[in-house]
Amino acid sequence: MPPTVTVAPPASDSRPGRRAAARQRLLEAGLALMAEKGVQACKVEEITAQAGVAKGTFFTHFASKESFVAQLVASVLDDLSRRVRPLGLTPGEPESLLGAVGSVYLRYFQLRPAAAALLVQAVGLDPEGPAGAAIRARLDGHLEALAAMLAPAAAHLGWPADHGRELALALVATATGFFWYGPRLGLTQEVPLNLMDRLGRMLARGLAAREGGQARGR
Amino acid sequence: MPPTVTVAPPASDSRPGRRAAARQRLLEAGLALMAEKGVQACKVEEITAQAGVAKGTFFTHFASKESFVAQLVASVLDDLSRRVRPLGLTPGEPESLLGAVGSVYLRYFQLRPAAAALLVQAVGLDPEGPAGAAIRARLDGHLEALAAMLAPAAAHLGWPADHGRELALALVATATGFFWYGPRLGLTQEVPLNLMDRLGRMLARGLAAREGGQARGR
Amino acid sequence: MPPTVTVAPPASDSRPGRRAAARQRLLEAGLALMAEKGVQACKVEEITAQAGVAKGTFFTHFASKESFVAQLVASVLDDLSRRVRPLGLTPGEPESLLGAVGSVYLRYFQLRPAAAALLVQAVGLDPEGPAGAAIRARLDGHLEALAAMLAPAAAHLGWPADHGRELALALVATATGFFWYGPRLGLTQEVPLNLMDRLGRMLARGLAAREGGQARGR
Amino acid sequence: MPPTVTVAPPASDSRPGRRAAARQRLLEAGLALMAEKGVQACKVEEITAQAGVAKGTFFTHFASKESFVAQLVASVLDDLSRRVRPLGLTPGEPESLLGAVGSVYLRYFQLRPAAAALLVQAVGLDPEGPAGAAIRARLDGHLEALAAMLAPAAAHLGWPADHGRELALALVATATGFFWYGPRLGLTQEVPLNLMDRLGRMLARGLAAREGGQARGR
DNA sequence: CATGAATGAGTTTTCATTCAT
DNA sequence: TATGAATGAAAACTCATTCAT
Repeated sequence: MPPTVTVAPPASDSRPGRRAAARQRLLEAGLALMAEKGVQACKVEEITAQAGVAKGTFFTHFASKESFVAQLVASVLDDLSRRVRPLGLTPGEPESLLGAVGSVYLRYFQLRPAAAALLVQAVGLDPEGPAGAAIRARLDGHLEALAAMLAPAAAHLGWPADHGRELALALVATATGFFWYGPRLGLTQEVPLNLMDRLGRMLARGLAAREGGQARGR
Repeated sequence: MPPTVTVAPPASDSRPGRRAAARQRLLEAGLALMAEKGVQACKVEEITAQAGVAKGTFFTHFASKESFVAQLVASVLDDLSRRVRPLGLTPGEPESLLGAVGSVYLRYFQLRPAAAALLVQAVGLDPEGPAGAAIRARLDGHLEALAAMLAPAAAHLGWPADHGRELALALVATATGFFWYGPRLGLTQEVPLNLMDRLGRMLARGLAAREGGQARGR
Repeated sequence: MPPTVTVAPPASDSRPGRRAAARQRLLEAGLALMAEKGVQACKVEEITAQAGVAKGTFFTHFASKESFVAQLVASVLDDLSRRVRPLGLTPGEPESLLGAVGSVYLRYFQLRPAAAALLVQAVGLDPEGPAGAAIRARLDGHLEALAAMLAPAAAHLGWPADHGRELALALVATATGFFWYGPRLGLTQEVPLNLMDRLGRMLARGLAAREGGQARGR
Repeated sequence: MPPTVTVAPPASDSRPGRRAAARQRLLEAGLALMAEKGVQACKVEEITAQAGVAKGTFFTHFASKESFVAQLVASVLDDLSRRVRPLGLTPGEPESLLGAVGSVYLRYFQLRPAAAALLVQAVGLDPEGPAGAAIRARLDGHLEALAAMLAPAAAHLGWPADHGRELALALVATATGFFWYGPRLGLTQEVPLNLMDRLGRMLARGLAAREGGQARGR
C-alpha cells in the first residue's frame, strides 16, 4: 500500500504532464503540511514552497484554499471507498463483514495519519462557505454508502436499521480519532492491529458486564 | 448534571465575586462559540460580546487567546477527572471497571458535545507556542492518569501493561470523535447509550470472527 | 467658502472628539488623494499615512474602501445640495433660476476640483457591489432633486417636462467634466466664471444658427 | 455610421491579414469591455477571450495594458479628428462653425458611448507611467488642434484668443460627460440632438439673464 | 480594573506580464 | 508567432493584542 492518496499520473515530461505532476505535488504537500500544522495554520505559501511552485500557481489549480481542502477530502474518501467497496460486493458471511470493514478503516488511517488529521479538521470548517458545505456533503455521502454496505451485517446482528449511519459514523470516528490524537500525544503508530482487535473485545466484554446495570437504568 | 463545565462560584456581588463571574461567563461563552464555529474562527470579540464584557477585559483574565483555550481544556479535563476518579478509588470488580469508565466518558461528551469539539480541536493547535505545548501536556497527563486507573482492569483482561495509554486513548478518541463528527453530519445526539453498548459488542464479535485471519496475517 | 467638504466637528481633545477628527482627516485625505491619483490607484495605506493613523484604523471607521468612497460621494452631494436648495426655495424669476443654479455648480467644482474628480470616477465603479449601487442611487437621487428644482425654469423655457433629468444631468456633467479634464490637461482652474457665461451664450448662438439644419434633419 | 472606431482592414486571409484582424478584434473588444466594466476592472484575459485569442497574444500586439489603452485613445481621437477636420477646412460662416463642430462631437459620443467612457477614464490614469503621459499628450494635442480649428469662430464671437483651449475643452467635457454619466444613471441615450440644442440656448439665456449679477459681482 | 479605539503583522487572492513549448 | 501555464508583486482586509483614558 503506497502512502500516496491518489494514483500518480503517468509522470511524463510533456506540458500537461508537468502540470498534472505539479498539481499532485501540491496535494501531497498540502496533505502532509495540513496534517502536521493544522489546516488553518498551514499557509498556502508553505504548500507551494514544499511543492516547488510559485504562490500564484496554487490558484491556477484550485479556486481557493478552502476548495483545495475539499478536493483533498474528496481524494481521501475516494481512495478509501475504492478499498472497502470490494468487501461489500462479495459479502461473505454478514457476521465477519463488520470486522473486515473496520479493519480496512483502521489500517488505512494507521498507515496515513495525515488522512485522519485531514478528515477530523475538515468537518470543523465553516459550513457556510460553498467549499465547507461541499466537504460535509461529501462526508455525509461517504457515511451513507458505508451504512448501506454495512446494512446486511447490521441486520444480522440485530442493529436497528434506522441507525445505520450511527454505526458508520462510529467506525469513522473511532478510526480517525485514534490516529488524530495518537501522533499528537506521543503514541507510536505501531500499535499492532491485533491489539486493537483485543481492545474491541475487551470493551465489549466490559460493556456486557454492565448490561442490566447502568445501560438499562437511568 | 448541569451543562456548566466548572462549578459556579458563590454568586456574590462583591468586587472579586463579580470579576470571577465575568471570568466564568467568558469561559462558558468561549466553550460554546468555539465548539460551534471552530477555535480559530471564533473571534475574541464574539466571546466578550456574548459574555457581556468589553474586548479589553478578556486580556485582563487571560494572557492570550491560546492560553484561554488551554484553561478551557484544563477545566474540561478537571471536570471529567472528578467524575471518573471515584470509579478508580472504589474499584469493584476489575472486569466491570473498563465498561463503567467508558460509559462515563461517552455520557459526558454526549451531554456536552462542545467539550468534545474543544478537545478535538485543541490537540490540533500549533504545539510550538507555550500554550499549545501546555495543552498537549495537559491531555497527556489526563491520559496517563486514565491509564493508571484502568491498569487493574487491563491487567485482569490480559492487556499488555506497556500499552495502557493506547487503551486510554482509544476511550477518549472514540468518545470525543463520535460527538465531534455527529452534530456536524446531522446525526442526532440522542443515540441511547445502550445502542453504543451494543455497538461495542458487535464490533468485538466482528473482529473476533476475523481472528487468525487478516489481523494476524498480511 | 472653505475647501472642506463637511463641517468640522467641535475639534475637542476628548476621546470621541479625537476619533471624529481622525475620521475627518481620513475623508479629507481620501478625497485629495483619490482625485489626484485615481480612486482605484489610491491605496488605503496612502490615505491612512496622510491622515496620520494606522492602516487598521481605516477599517474601524469604514467597512471597506468602496464604502469609504460612497460616504465621500454622499458628503459631496450633501454639501452641494445645501448650497443650491435655497435657490429653489426662494425662486425669484424662473428665467434666471437655471443660470443661478448653473453658476453654483460651476463655482462649486471650480473651487473643489477634487469633488468633481470624485463624482466622475464614482459613477464608473462596479455597480454590482452594494457600495457601487449605493453610489449610483445617491447620484440618481441628487439628479432627481435637481430636476425637480429646475422644473419651473424648464417649464417657463419650454423644456419638455419629461426630460427634466436630462437637463439636470447636463448641468452636472458639464460642471464636473470641465474640472475633471481641466487640471489633467494643464488648464488653469482660474477660468473666470464670466468666461463660462460667455461660453454658454456662444454655444447657444452657434447651435441656434444651425437650427433648421442638421439639428432638425437626420 | 458604423460603430467600429477604426476602419476594418481588407479582410484577407493571408498571414499578416489575420494578425491585423486579431489586433482589430482586440481593440474592439477592449473598447466595449473597458467602457462597460471600467478600464482597471477589465482584465486582459476578458479582452482576449472576447476577441478569440489566447492571453499571451495580447502582449505580442501591445507592450502593456496601459499602452493598449493609449492606442485605443489614439484611435478614438483619430477617428474623431477625421470627422471634424473637413468642417475646419471648408469653414463656411464662422458663426456656425462652433455649432457644427459641437454637433459632430455630441453625435459622435451619442452613437459611441463606449468612446466617451474611454476618454473620461483615460485622463484619470496615473500620468507617471509612459503610457499615461502619452495619453494626456495625445488628448492635449487633440485639444490644441480643436482650439486652432475653432479659432476663427471664437474670434468672430469675441472669445479671448488666449483661452481657445478652454473652449475646446468645454466641448469635449460636455460631450463625453453627458454620455459617461447618462448610461450609468439610467438615462436613455435617445435624447434627440435638437433637445440638446435647446438646452444650449436655455443655458445661455439663463446665464445672460444673470449678467451684471453674480457673474460679475460676488 | 474596565473599556474600546488604535495598531500592524499576517494571509488570501488577483492579475499583468513572462517565457518555454 | 501563438499559446497558456507559471510567476510574484501588490493590495484589501482581519483580528489578536496593546494602552490611554
